[in-house]
Amino acid sequence: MLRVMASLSVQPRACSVARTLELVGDKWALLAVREVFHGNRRFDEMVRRIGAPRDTLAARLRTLVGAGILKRHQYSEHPPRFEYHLTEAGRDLYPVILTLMRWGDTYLAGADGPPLTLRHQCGHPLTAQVVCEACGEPVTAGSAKPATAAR
Amino acid sequence: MLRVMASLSVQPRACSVARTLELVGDKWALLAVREVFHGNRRFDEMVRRIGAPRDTLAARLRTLVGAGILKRHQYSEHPPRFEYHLTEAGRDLYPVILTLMRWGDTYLAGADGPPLTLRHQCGHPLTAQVVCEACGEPVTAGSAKPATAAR
DNA sequence: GCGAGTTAGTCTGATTTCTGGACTCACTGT
DNA sequence: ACAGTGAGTCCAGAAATCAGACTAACTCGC
Repeated sequence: MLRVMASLSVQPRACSVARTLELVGDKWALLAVREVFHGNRRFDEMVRRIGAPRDTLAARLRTLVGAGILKRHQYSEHPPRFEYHLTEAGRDLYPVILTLMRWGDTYLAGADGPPLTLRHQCGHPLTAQVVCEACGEPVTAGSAKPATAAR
Repeated sequence: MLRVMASLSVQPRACSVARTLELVGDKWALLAVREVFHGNRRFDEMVRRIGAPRDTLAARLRTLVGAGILKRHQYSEHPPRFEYHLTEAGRDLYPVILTLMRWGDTYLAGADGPPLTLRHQCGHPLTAQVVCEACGEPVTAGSAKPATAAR
């Protein structure tokens, strides 16, 4: 009788990457966060700088606020007006933005170099590097492995 | 007559983050890359581990191959069969995956902790940290500013 | 006090994309 | 001979995206 199913097995991986992408795995979502890092906190300004459809951006901002990445703050009573600010969780997305930026700088920059350079407070132009917090060494594709494997 | 337009101005920012997201700013694309990092290079296995619709995954893999992030390699002649391997550009997405993973580990892990721990070759569990390549200091939201500002 | 501008959205209807499931085709293994 | 694997494609309905027009509540300059 029950010869149905049997294959399939292996449900999708529980994975922090997947969970995170569920929230910000979308061009407009991450660009909205980028804009707030750039100090543009208002809807219209974001629409202009990002180039997203107003509709879509409004939806994304709702998601981001719901996820606790941004908070919506009223700065004017009477014509009610709002700004979006980063929460701590939002600020912690900075590394994600920086690694994406570095990849684009490396592989997608045109002849005249990256469109934007950041300067770190140490005085040097910022090149974002991912290191192991414990030993300080850069992490490359082959230098990390699943711990304890399956279970 | 031409009272149309006038506002609008400010075209969307040229930005490495935006360009990169144009390629991988999609849940399934990045999860496909994650799977290849996990060593799963074949279509069916990816479908199972990612949980993506076969159609969508097929489309994403085409994009990724076209973008030079993956390459498609035939491992069987007769029933023609293919595997996806990372190019150098693909391997350089590892930092992006790691920062997304760290964010999810921090903000989305359930009671029993992150679903997957990596061990760095130094022996410690890996916690990915983004530092300034020049000075080695961690980069936080406020510690970097646009260089030379506008123009 | 009037028209123009600003701000934060919402509404609209026409695409476009996504989705799960069935299907194909060429094998292999039992 | 029959089930299974692997890499997709095909389908039709559901959902999301898009550009642009619209709204509503002001403020500003003249």
